[in-house]
Amino acid sequence: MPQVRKSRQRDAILCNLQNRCDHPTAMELYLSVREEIPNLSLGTMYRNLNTLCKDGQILRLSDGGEEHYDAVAHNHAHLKCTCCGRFYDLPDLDHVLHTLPQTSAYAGEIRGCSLIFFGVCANCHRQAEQNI
Amino acid sequence: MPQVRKSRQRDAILCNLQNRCDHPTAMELYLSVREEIPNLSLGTMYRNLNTLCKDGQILRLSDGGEEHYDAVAHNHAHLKCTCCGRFYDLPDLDHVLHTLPQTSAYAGEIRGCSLIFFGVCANCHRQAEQNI
DNA sequence: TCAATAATGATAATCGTTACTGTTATTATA
DNA sequence: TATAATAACAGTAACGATTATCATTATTGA
Repeated sequence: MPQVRKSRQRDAILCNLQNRCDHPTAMELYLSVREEIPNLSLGTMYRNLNTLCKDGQILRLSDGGEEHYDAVAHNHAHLKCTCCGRFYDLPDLDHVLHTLPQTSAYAGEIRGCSLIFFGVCANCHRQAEQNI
Repeated sequence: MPQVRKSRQRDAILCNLQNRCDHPTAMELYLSVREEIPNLSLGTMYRNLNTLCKDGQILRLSDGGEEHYDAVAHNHAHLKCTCCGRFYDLPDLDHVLHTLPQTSAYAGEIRGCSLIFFGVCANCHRQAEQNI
């Protein structure tokens, strides 16, 4: 495994993501960080987003189109607008469960939800053990 | 809104997806349905997957790479293997909450989860009302 | 039967993401 | 502090899943 070095670009990307409340796409974040580092490369953005995800410092939100990124480390729920595609934080699940009826009222309807756990399945676990 | 007509291709796609237990990608489903309709076009696959999703007959699972599709209409949880990328059904959420510790034991760890509600946000709801 | 048009097959285009390459910056060591 | 090793970079080409286009075929209502 290669050493991980300090990088001004990665610091700027993480810092920018932490200082905003939305969940931007790679391009949105790229345009924003370029105000600080004008010659930042898009490849650098993607490379560091992957590094930060693997490192657990940021979260990747998949919605079928572009990926969205979230600097909050702990797991929490989101509302994805099926109309504009934006992600909204629903930070407290207890709160969500209590307010969903009202949310549903103003939003017309909750059309569905997706709950996905990430882990290692039995197949891969077995294979990994055999390859030790 | 255009009329929706009967189509042998769409019927075959939905039927194939309903008769399997995994959550295939568009390409996996395409290769399978082509055994029945050899000259099926990939564009037809994608067009009908979108139609079926909008119609609520199938579910689209996003995981950052390719999309996966699920013929089960009601919302339920999944385990996505972070190693091989496969999706596994966790059909009963009560069951999940009780067995997650054991699941965690055999799988090494649950690395995280993603809970996303889909609906219409306040912004879009307001705009839609104004454009009536 | 026939006109209107939705759906198709084939293929080109799109676009978010990844890979490649030569250069620059960081880090450990002398 | 100089220097060697190499991680990270900028710039750009390549990739691949998905969407759009278009001429043709199939469905449907009259």
